[in-house]
Amino acid sequence: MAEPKWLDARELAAWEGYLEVSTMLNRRVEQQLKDDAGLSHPQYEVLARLSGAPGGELRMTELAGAALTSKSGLTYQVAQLEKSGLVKRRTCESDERGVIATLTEAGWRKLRESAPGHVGLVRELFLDGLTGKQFTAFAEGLDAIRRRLRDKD
Amino acid sequence: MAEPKWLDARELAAWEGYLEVSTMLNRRVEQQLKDDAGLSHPQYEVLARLSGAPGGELRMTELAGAALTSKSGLTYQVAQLEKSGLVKRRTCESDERGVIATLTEAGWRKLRESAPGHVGLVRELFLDGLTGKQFTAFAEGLDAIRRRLRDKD
DNA sequence: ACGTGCTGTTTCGAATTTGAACAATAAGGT
DNA sequence: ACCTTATTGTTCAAATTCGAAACAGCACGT
Repeated sequence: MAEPKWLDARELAAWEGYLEVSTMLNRRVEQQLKDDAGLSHPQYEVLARLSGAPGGELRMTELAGAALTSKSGLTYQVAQLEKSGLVKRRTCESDERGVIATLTEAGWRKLRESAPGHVGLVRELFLDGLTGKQFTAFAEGLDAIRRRLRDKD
Repeated sequence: MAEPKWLDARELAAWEGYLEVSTMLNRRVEQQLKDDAGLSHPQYEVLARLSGAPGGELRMTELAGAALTSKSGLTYQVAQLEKSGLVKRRTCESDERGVIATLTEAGWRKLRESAPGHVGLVRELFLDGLTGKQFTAFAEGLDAIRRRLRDKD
């Protein structure tokens, strides 16, 4: 089967649609977080992930895993969070190389304060835009693409 | 109807899935273009959009429309493209404020050379990951979200 | 103990991104 | 004509991004 060199109209529309949605969604989320909580999206993600981990702490590598930024970008953002007092860093006892980031009390508070607004926006722009059936199908598509991205790594 | 403050597991998985897919896809595309064509993704998009316009030219505003970057970002990228000789700029005759970007011969060539590789990757990571049915559903979801983004502007 | 290589994290510089402020032109009302 | 407002595009400084190199600690075979 031939792999055509170009995208047909349907394919092109889907790809451009994806690009537009992705760009706009990111812009909006970024802006809402900045305005309402003074956080960048990567920063919020770090806080959220930490909050889901036992003790509110994780190693850098685990944070980097599904992160919105590169390794060095993560270092930068965590440094910013530390400056703001939302996160503390200490070296890992069992592995001197490792660094563990922990949510501070202020970090927990900030997350509690900012989560509702963020979640509200995600609902408004993403989840509520889809009917139940659409949501299921869309989530399935995302999953298929995610698997493929991991395969072709 | 209550708007819950938090996302349930399904919703969270979908949103995080979207974030991961979006991040990874962008990374890969960016890298492929850089490696194979020496272009950033926004730069490629500019070339592609110009190539689809009559005469291979468009005004900045039209380029900015669905662009992957802000207004000032577009200025920057077009300036880069001009430095590389892939695009020319001239002021618009009918509106002295306006600037029209035109694909140069080298621009057309660069696009012809780099499109197959780019399209191949988009296929590999995005389109081919979905069955026909999934593709249709996914595209429909994208459209729904896009409409919503425009509504709530 | 030693060397060699691997892993985890930060540092560095260069490129890019952003919004806000600006300059220039256009458009519309009075 | 005149004044006010809107639109276009660029410039600026500051923040953020990335990858590559540096660095330090671990793990292993010898």
